[in-house]
Amino acid sequence: MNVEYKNKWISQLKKGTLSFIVLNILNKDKEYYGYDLISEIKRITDIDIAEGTLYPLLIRLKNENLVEHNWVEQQSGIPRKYYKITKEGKSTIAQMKAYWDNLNQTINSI
Amino acid sequence: MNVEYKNKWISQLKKGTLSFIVLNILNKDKEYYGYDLISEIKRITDIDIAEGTLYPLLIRLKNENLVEHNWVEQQSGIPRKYYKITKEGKSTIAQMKAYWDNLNQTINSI
DNA sequence: ATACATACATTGTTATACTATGTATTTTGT
DNA sequence: ACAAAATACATAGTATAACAATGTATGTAT
Repeated sequence: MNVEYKNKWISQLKKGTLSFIVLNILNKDKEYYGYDLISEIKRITDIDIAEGTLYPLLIRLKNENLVEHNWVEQQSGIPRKYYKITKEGKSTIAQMKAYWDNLNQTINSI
Repeated sequence: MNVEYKNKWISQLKKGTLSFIVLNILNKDKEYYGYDLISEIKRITDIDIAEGTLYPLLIRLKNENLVEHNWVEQQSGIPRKYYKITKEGKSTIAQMKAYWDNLNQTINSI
Protein backbone atom coordinates (compact mmCIF):
# COMPACT_ATOMS: atom_id res chain seq x y z
CA MET A 1 0.00 0.00 0.00
CA ASN A 2 1.29 3.43 -0.91
CA VAL A 3 0.26 5.37 2.19
CA GLU A 4 1.78 8.66 1.05
CA TYR A 5 -0.11 8.52 -2.21
CA LYS A 6 -3.35 7.69 -0.43
CA ASN A 7 -2.92 10.70 1.86
CA LYS A 8 -2.16 12.98 -1.09
CA TRP A 9 -5.23 11.56 -2.82
CA ILE A 10 -7.45 12.28 0.17
CA SER A 11 -6.20 15.84 0.18
CA GLN A 12 -7.01 16.20 -3.53
CA LEU A 13 -10.38 14.52 -3.08
CA LYS A 14 -11.31 17.24 -0.61
CA LYS A 15 -11.03 19.81 -3.38
CA GLY A 16 -14.37 18.66 -4.63
CA THR A 17 -15.96 17.12 -1.59
CA LEU A 18 -15.43 19.80 1.05
CA SER A 19 -17.70 22.41 -0.50
CA PHE A 20 -20.16 19.59 -1.21
CA ILE A 21 -20.15 18.52 2.44
CA VAL A 22 -20.50 22.09 3.71
CA LEU A 23 -23.44 22.81 1.40
CA ASN A 24 -25.08 19.51 2.39
CA ILE A 25 -24.81 20.43 6.05
CA LEU A 26 -26.20 23.93 5.50
CA ASN A 27 -28.96 22.43 3.37
CA LYS A 28 -30.51 21.12 6.60
CA ASP A 29 -31.69 24.73 7.08
CA LYS A 30 -29.80 25.21 10.28
CA GLU A 31 -27.38 28.09 10.59
CA TYR A 32 -23.74 27.41 11.36
CA TYR A 33 -20.75 29.62 11.96
CA GLY A 34 -17.33 28.73 10.61
CA TYR A 35 -15.64 27.53 13.74
CA ASP A 36 -18.70 25.43 14.52
CA LEU A 37 -18.70 23.87 11.05
CA ILE A 38 -15.16 22.62 11.56
CA SER A 39 -16.19 20.59 14.61
CA GLU A 40 -19.48 19.54 12.99
CA ILE A 41 -17.60 18.18 9.94
CA LYS A 42 -15.13 16.45 12.23
CA ARG A 43 -18.01 14.92 14.18
CA ILE A 44 -19.92 13.73 11.10
CA THR A 45 -17.13 12.70 8.73
CA ASP A 46 -14.07 12.43 11.00
CA ILE A 47 -12.33 14.76 8.56
CA ASP A 48 -10.03 17.39 10.05
CA ILE A 49 -10.28 20.72 8.29
CA ALA A 50 -7.82 23.54 8.86
CA GLU A 51 -9.29 26.96 9.53
CA GLY A 52 -7.19 28.23 6.65
CA THR A 53 -9.19 25.87 4.45
CA LEU A 54 -12.70 26.53 5.68
CA TYR A 55 -12.80 30.31 5.99
CA PRO A 56 -11.72 30.98 2.40
CA LEU A 57 -14.17 28.26 1.29
CA LEU A 58 -17.08 30.01 3.02
CA ILE A 59 -16.03 33.31 1.46
CA ARG A 60 -16.08 31.69 -1.98
CA LEU A 61 -19.54 30.21 -1.40
CA LYS A 62 -20.71 33.64 -0.27
CA ASN A 63 -19.25 35.31 -3.38
CA GLU A 64 -21.12 32.77 -5.51
CA ASN A 65 -24.39 33.57 -3.72
CA LEU A 66 -24.77 30.00 -2.53
CA VAL A 67 -24.73 31.04 1.11
CA GLU A 68 -25.28 34.26 3.04
CA HIS A 69 -24.21 35.26 6.52
CA ASN A 70 -25.03 37.61 9.32
CA TRP A 71 -22.87 38.68 12.20
CA VAL A 72 -24.25 37.76 15.57
CA GLU A 73 -22.83 39.51 18.63
CA GLN A 74 -22.28 37.29 21.63
CA GLN A 75 -22.93 38.17 25.25
CA SER A 76 -19.26 37.50 25.67
CA GLY A 77 -16.50 36.68 23.25
CA ILE A 78 -15.97 37.28 19.57
CA PRO A 79 -19.01 37.84 17.32
CA ARG A 80 -19.93 34.94 15.06
CA LYS A 81 -20.63 34.92 11.35
CA TYR A 82 -23.65 32.67 10.97
CA TYR A 83 -24.09 31.15 7.52
CA LYS A 84 -27.25 29.88 5.90
CA ILE A 85 -27.88 28.46 2.46
CA THR A 86 -29.64 30.56 -0.20
CA LYS A 87 -32.27 29.50 -2.72
CA GLU A 88 -29.55 29.45 -5.38
CA GLY A 89 -27.49 27.34 -3.00
CA LYS A 90 -30.33 24.87 -2.61
CA SER A 91 -30.87 24.38 -6.34
CA THR A 92 -27.12 24.15 -6.93
CA ILE A 93 -26.54 21.53 -4.24
CA ALA A 94 -29.44 19.52 -5.70
CA GLN A 95 -27.63 19.42 -9.05
CA MET A 96 -24.33 18.62 -7.39
CA LYS A 97 -25.98 15.80 -5.46
CA ALA A 98 -27.38 14.35 -8.70
CA TYR A 99 -23.93 14.53 -10.29
CA TRP A 100 -22.31 12.94 -7.26
CA ASP A 101 -24.82 10.07 -7.07
CA ASN A 102 -24.43 9.34 -10.75
CA LEU A 103 -20.64 9.40 -10.49
CA ASN A 104 -20.72 7.09 -7.48
CA GLN A 105 -22.95 4.63 -9.28
CA THR A 106 -20.73 4.72 -12.34
CA ILE A 107 -17.58 4.07 -10.32
CA ASN A 108 -19.23 1.21 -8.47
CA SER A 109 -20.16 -0.37 -11.78
CA ILE A 110 -16.61 -0.42 -13.17
CA MET B 1 -28.83 27.32 -10.09
CA ASN B 2 -25.27 28.57 -10.29
CA VAL B 3 -24.09 26.76 -13.40
CA GLU B 4 -20.64 28.31 -13.42
CA TYR B 5 -20.04 27.21 -9.85
CA LYS B 6 -21.26 23.72 -10.61
CA ASN B 7 -18.86 23.44 -13.54
CA LYS B 8 -15.97 24.73 -11.46
CA TRP B 9 -16.94 22.21 -8.77
CA ILE B 10 -16.94 19.32 -11.25
CA SER B 11 -13.46 20.34 -12.34
CA GLN B 12 -12.27 20.37 -8.73
CA LEU B 13 -14.00 17.06 -8.03
CA LYS B 14 -11.91 15.47 -10.75
CA LYS B 15 -8.77 16.26 -8.77
CA GLY B 16 -9.62 13.36 -6.55
CA THR B 17 -11.79 11.20 -8.72
CA LEU B 18 -9.77 10.96 -11.94
CA SER B 19 -6.91 8.94 -10.53
CA PHE B 20 -9.49 6.87 -8.66
CA ILE B 21 -11.38 6.14 -11.89
CA VAL B 22 -8.20 5.29 -13.80
CA LEU B 23 -6.99 2.91 -11.09
CA ASN B 24 -10.45 1.31 -10.91
CA ILE B 25 -10.39 0.67 -14.65
CA LEU B 26 -6.87 -0.76 -14.58
CA ASN B 27 -7.87 -2.87 -11.59
CA LYS B 28 -9.90 -5.03 -13.99
CA ASP B 29 -6.53 -6.51 -14.97
CA LYS B 30 -6.79 -5.44 -18.56
CA GLU B 31 -4.05 -3.34 -20.06
CA TYR B 32 -4.86 0.07 -21.49
CA TYR B 33 -2.83 2.71 -23.26
CA GLY B 34 -3.35 6.40 -22.58
CA TYR B 35 -5.26 7.41 -25.67
CA ASP B 36 -7.49 4.39 -25.20
CA LEU B 37 -8.19 5.27 -21.55
CA ILE B 38 -9.50 8.66 -22.59
CA SER B 39 -12.19 7.11 -24.77
CA GLU B 40 -12.87 4.35 -22.23
CA ILE B 41 -13.45 6.95 -19.49
CA LYS B 42 -15.64 8.95 -21.86
CA ARG B 43 -17.63 5.80 -22.65
CA ILE B 44 -18.07 4.71 -19.04
CA THR B 45 -18.50 8.03 -17.22
CA ASP B 46 -19.25 10.48 -20.02
CA ILE B 47 -16.40 12.60 -18.64
CA ASP B 48 -14.15 14.32 -21.19
CA ILE B 49 -10.51 14.26 -20.21
CA ALA B 50 -7.89 16.32 -21.97
CA GLU B 51 -4.74 14.52 -23.04
CA GLY B 52 -2.81 17.15 -21.10
CA THR B 53 -4.61 15.85 -18.00
CA LEU B 54 -4.28 12.12 -18.49
CA TYR B 55 -0.68 11.71 -19.63
CA PRO B 56 0.81 13.56 -16.63
CA LEU B 57 -1.58 11.59 -14.37
CA LEU B 58 -0.31 8.27 -15.73
CA ILE B 59 3.27 9.42 -15.26
CA ARG B 60 2.50 10.27 -11.61
CA LEU B 61 0.89 6.86 -11.03
CA LYS B 62 3.96 5.26 -12.59
CA ASN B 63 6.31 7.27 -10.36
CA GLU B 64 4.32 6.11 -7.34
CA ASN B 65 4.67 2.46 -8.44
CA LEU B 66 0.90 2.06 -8.68
CA VAL B 67 1.08 1.20 -12.38
CA GLU B 68 3.74 0.03 -14.80
CA HIS B 69 3.92 0.22 -18.56
CA ASN B 70 5.52 -1.34 -21.57
CA TRP B 71 5.90 0.03 -25.06
CA VAL B 72 4.21 -2.02 -27.73
CA GLU B 73 5.17 -1.46 -31.36
CA GLN B 74 2.28 -1.48 -33.81
CA GLN B 75 2.26 -2.99 -37.30
CA SER B 76 1.47 0.53 -38.42
CA GLY B 77 1.28 3.79 -36.55
CA ILE B 78 2.77 5.15 -33.35
CA PRO B 79 3.86 2.69 -30.64
CA ARG B 80 1.59 2.49 -27.61
CA LYS B 81 2.48 2.64 -23.93
CA TYR B 82 0.34 -0.07 -22.33
CA TYR B 83 -0.32 0.39 -18.63
CA LYS B 84 -1.19 -2.24 -16.07
CA ILE B 85 -1.76 -2.01 -12.34
CA THR B 86 0.88 -3.25 -9.87
CA LYS B 87 0.40 -5.16 -6.63
CA GLU B 88 0.98 -1.92 -4.75
CA GLY B 89 -1.61 -0.31 -7.00
CA LYS B 90 -4.12 -3.01 -6.15
CA SER B 91 -3.73 -2.68 -2.40
CA THR B 92 -3.79 1.11 -2.64
CA ILE B 93 -6.96 1.23 -4.75
CA ALA B 94 -8.60 -1.14 -2.25
CA GLN B 95 -7.91 1.38 0.52
CA MET B 96 -9.07 4.27 -1.65
CA LYS B 97 -12.26 2.38 -2.43
CA ALA B 98 -12.93 1.83 1.27
CA TYR B 99 -12.38 5.53 1.95
CA TRP B 100 -14.63 6.52 -0.94
CA ASP B 101 -17.47 4.19 0.09
CA ASN B 102 -17.33 5.42 3.65
CA LEU B 103 -17.32 9.05 2.51
CA ASN B 104 -20.26 8.43 0.22
CA GLN B 105 -22.26 6.78 2.99
CA THR B 106 -21.46 9.63 5.35
CA ILE B 107 -22.55 12.28 2.87
CA ASN B 108 -25.76 10.42 2.14
CA SER B 109 -26.54 10.34 5.84
CA ILE B 110 -26.26 14.10 6.35
C1' DA C 1 0.63 34.74 34.65
C1' DT C 2 0.45 31.31 31.17
C1' DA C 3 -1.67 28.28 28.30
C1' DC C 4 -5.57 26.83 25.87
C1' DA C 5 -9.97 27.48 23.49
C1' DT C 6 -12.90 30.37 20.72
C1' DA C 7 -13.53 32.92 16.30
C1' DC C 8 -12.28 35.46 12.66
C1' DA C 9 -8.66 36.06 8.69
C1' DT C 10 -4.44 36.16 5.27
C1' DT C 11 0.08 34.58 3.10
C1' DG C 12 2.98 31.27 0.84
C1' DT C 13 3.51 26.50 -0.84
C1' DT C 14 2.06 22.45 -3.27
C1' DA C 15 -0.72 19.46 -6.24
C1' DT C 16 -3.69 18.84 -10.07
C1' DA C 17 -6.94 19.95 -14.01
C1' DC C 18 -7.13 22.56 -18.19
C1' DT C 19 -5.78 25.12 -22.43
C1' DA C 20 -2.61 25.43 -25.79
C1' DT C 21 0.91 23.74 -28.29
C1' DG C 22 4.28 20.41 -30.29
C1' DT C 23 5.88 16.00 -32.81
C1' DA C 24 4.93 12.18 -35.79
C1' DT C 25 2.15 8.70 -38.23
C1' DT C 26 -2.03 7.00 -40.44
C1' DT C 27 -6.69 7.32 -42.17
C1' DT C 28 -10.60 9.66 -44.17
C1' DG C 29 -12.89 12.96 -47.04
C1' DT C 30 -13.23 15.61 -51.34
C1' DA D 1 -3.47 13.97 -54.87
C1' DC D 2 -4.11 16.97 -51.06
C1' DA D 3 -6.15 18.54 -46.77
C1' DA D 4 -8.18 17.50 -42.67
C1' DA D 5 -8.97 14.60 -38.96
C1' DA D 6 -7.71 10.88 -36.02
C1' DT D 7 -4.21 8.40 -33.51
C1' DA D 8 -0.63 8.55 -29.85
C1' DC D 9 2.71 10.42 -27.27
C1' DA D 10 4.33 14.76 -24.51
C1' DT D 11 5.27 19.52 -22.17
C1' DA D 12 4.50 24.56 -20.68
C1' DG D 13 1.75 27.99 -18.55
C1' DT D 14 -2.47 29.21 -15.83
C1' DA D 15 -6.10 28.72 -12.34
C1' DT D 16 -7.93 26.71 -8.28
C1' DA D 17 -8.09 24.87 -3.74
C1' DA D 18 -6.07 22.44 0.46
C1' DC D 19 -2.70 23.09 3.95
C1' DA D 20 0.78 24.95 7.16
C1' DA D 21 1.96 28.89 9.35
C1' DT D 22 0.90 33.05 11.20
C1' DG D 23 -1.85 36.98 12.90
C1' DT D 24 -5.59 39.49 15.76
C1' DA D 25 -8.64 39.50 19.63
C1' DT D 26 -11.43 37.70 23.53
C1' DG D 27 -12.46 34.50 27.23
C1' DT D 28 -11.45 30.51 30.40
C1' DA D 29 -8.81 27.35 33.16
C1' DT D 30 -4.65 26.16 35.96
